Amino acid sequence: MPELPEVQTVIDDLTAAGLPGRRILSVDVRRPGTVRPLSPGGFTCNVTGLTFGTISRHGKFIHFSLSGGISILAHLRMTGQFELTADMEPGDPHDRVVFSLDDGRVLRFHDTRTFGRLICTSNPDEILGRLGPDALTAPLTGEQFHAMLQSRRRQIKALLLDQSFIAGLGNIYCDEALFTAGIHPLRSSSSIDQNEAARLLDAVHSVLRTSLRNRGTSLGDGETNYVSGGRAGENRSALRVYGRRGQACYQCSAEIEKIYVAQRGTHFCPICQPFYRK
DNA sequence: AATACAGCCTGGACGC
DNA sequence: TGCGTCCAGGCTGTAT
Repeated sequence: MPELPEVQTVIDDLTAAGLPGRRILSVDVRRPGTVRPLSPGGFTCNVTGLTFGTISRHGKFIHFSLSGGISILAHLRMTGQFELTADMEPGDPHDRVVFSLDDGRVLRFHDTRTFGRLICTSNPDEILGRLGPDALTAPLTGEQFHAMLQSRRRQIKALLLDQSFIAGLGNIYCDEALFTAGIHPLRSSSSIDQNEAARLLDAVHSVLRTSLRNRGTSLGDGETNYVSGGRAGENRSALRVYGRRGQACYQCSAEIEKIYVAQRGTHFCPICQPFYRK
């Protein structure tokens, strides 16, 4: 499931592969919903002939800057993948949008579950502006983060998943960060003290940095598995609670539990993450 | 205003 | 073997 480290890995791979500087010769939109709110014809018309510039990120959005002041904001959601290949291989039924480039290569947006989106816009801030500070790159102090948590009354896990609060965390890294910080996922955000807030912010950073070094987390789900640059991520072995229900906690040997918070499977250690502060 | 939650979608795991 | 059922989850729209 692409979260911040997976999205950054995709950007790094596309940049290293030389996408910036390539001109779009033609576009084949195979699933109209992927380019909403534009029509396939509108999307194609807007980007054909333009050249890719820098590729950046805010939260889980990939921001492709194109020539002419046009942007494509891409969101991978659950199963979106970009592949840059030498030429068009036999049609894959899950390729949703295919860009033909001026060096003979093809950029394909592949998305099994079709939740992903490619949004063409001349005003990317209209969308990116709704996001909270980036979970990895925002210059946020522990004190500021504590104030942010104090201003809300919500289960901490649900709040960390809210992209308008902080952008880039998904289900896996929320669970991992809360474990690292020793905070129970059902705690109210307003109950978290300054030391805990600082610990949580550090945990968010360290969990994301570790995963980024490992090219993200792939879970081995076959067709829906996360892949970038033809490679799966290698962070799975670094996960300490996610997907480990019933297994022994690496810190205290208690059984990892799984509950549901904000309709998301949530993994935690009942001993290392007590509901009441010690 | 802030919070809660159904629905979107499909491959894979599971039980019979 | 093959069918049916359930699960995974990021985000939007709607309800409270």
